Amino acid sequence: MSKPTFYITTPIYYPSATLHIGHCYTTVAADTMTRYKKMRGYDAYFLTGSDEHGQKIQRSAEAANMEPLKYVDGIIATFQELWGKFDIDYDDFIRTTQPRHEEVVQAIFEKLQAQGDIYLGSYQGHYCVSCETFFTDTQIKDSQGKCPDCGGNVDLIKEESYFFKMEKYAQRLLDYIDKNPDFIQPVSRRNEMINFVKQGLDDLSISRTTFSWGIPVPKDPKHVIYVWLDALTNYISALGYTKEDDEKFKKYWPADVHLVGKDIVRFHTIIWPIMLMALDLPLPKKVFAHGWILVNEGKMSKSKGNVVDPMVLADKYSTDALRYFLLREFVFGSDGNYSEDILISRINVDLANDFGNLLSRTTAMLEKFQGGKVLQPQEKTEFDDELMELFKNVPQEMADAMEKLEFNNALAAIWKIVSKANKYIDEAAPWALNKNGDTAKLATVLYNMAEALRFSTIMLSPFMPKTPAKVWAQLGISENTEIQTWDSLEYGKIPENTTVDRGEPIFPRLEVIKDEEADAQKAEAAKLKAEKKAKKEAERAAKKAKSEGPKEEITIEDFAKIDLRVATVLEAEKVEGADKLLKLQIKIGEEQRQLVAGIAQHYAPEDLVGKNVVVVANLKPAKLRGIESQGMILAASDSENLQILTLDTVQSGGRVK
RNA sequence: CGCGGAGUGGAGCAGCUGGCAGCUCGUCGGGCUCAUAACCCGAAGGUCAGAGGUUCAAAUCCUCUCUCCGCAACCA
Repeated sequence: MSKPTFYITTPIYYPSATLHIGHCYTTVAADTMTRYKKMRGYDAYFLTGSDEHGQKIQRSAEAANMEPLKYVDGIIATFQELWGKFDIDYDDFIRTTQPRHEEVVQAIFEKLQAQGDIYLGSYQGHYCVSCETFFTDTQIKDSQGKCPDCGGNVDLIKEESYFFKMEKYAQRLLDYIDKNPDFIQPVSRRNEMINFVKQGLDDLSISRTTFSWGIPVPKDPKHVIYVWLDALTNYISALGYTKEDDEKFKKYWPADVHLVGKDIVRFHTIIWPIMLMALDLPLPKKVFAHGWILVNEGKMSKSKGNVVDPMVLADKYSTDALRYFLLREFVFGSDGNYSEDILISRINVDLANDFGNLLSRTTAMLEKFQGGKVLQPQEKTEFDDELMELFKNVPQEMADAMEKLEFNNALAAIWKIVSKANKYIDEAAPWALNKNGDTAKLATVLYNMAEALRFSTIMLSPFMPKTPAKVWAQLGISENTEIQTWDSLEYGKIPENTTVDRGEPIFPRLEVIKDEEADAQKAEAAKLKAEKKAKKEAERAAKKAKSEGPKEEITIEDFAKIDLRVATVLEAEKVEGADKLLKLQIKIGEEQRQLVAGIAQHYAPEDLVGKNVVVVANLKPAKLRGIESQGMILAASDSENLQILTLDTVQSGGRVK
């Protein structure tokens, strides 16, 4: 009686910018999967939504002189308008500003705090407002003090913060990943995540005092709960977790699939599962990381000005065609290249030439040769068997691909029938049968063509919500809903007395972008590629010059800034899990310090103890592999050897200049 | 040697439990006339990144090298 359930989610999107084609990709995939599951008899539930808190929204709202919520309301309306255009039929749209969500987040915070998984500490880091992300010193250094993601400015922030104890659950998570090979897909992401967890997890900062647009920490409202605990929780708050009415939660959790972009896999496969473990809840069955849609081989970004706006595309092309394109062109787990001529060519070749034209040919011949009537099959032709074989096998093939979220393969399977039908027409040549008066065979051939359309249209319906109705109308079976279902995928269902109604082409051919325009686009792409390569080479050359070549001239004052001292090595030991690092305890005069040196491949720890070495004493401390290093030991190296500078007579604390 | 992915006709990709190198697009030639200048057939085009090895047989397995990409990061 009760149907099997299927719960699928997209990430909740951040309303600081308009959505681009990548968001559309994820959401169309989730919608298609949901429609497919519903067609297969599942009680499928599809959640999407918006992540509305955070400093960036607060600032944007201030800039617009609006209440944050009012500001966000306007943007969310555009989200929902977009999903409407693309026929995204979500079952729920959660907004993190809704009380139903905020209450759950606070309840979870209190629970985790009560069981000792949350403590108060302080946090320091470089923070990029637009990416809502903290970066380490190393990351910032590599990108010359700018945000490594967006290139914008970062702020150095130190603040009191609540922390969530992640490491406590790390081993349990590793065990879970190990026992559930399908949990993280594709596999390459899985391996990345295993490595990441094995390197040890820092406690997670989960609150902020630097802005106020967020869910207040219970009993300490100067803190707001930071993105992780807030946003990720949407997947269960939408179902009513912790509420009196938690029927949906009981029914649908754990989720069958969280669809995520590859950029947020870590949050969904490490932080989120650990949160769930702490809450003693089952983990999602699968987190699937799809690839990015690249434009000119690069990530879409505002600064590059190459963002593809789905709203614009939706006004220009049919959304069914766009949905088809997104799921047919790209391999779901890998990155893919987008350009408008790839889109047009895909639509023309598959939808206009193959599928749409098949419908035109079929209805045209039925009208010309049989007065519009679909007659029951009579005499078989020698070409029928191969087509029958496909009717029998393709639905299963498509179903298998869908289970693996291989949308492109599912569509390729459907196209086996479409292509075969076009070929079948050529082989069986109905116009010749008509000319020769072979009406028995003609009836069969035309019937089979109609069946090919019926089969492919049923299987396509999750991908293209608007198209089936058009096909049914032209085939004259709009009223026969019982032969439009997955269960009707058996040969011979089209009833007698069906009358087709030839209409306009359902997918008209599109004008190919003009040659000059296409050439310009290609030239642009080639230029970008060349620039990227040149830049990379320049970077490499600069790096090399920096390490080998002579350096810029400096003044004696510059040099005087460096406090070089003699230090005695008291203790030395290898850093666990690192090939090159030694952890040293040294004494500069009377002051004892710890430092980390990348010399393990050249010196055994015991060789160093007791030696007098030279260190940079006023170097800003840094963490290497999580270990604090308060200074740097001097060493000389060439391509093969590395030798530290040692002294015999000058004692610890002595100045070097 | 950090972990992982990838290198296959002009482009984009599949094949990788070893058995004649395949698909889509493009190019060239032909067919058909039902159809949306569409559809069908055929051809050209590849030393499967390079070197070595295992094998009767290697794109596929093993070793090494080069290049690109993702993640990570230990030059303090």
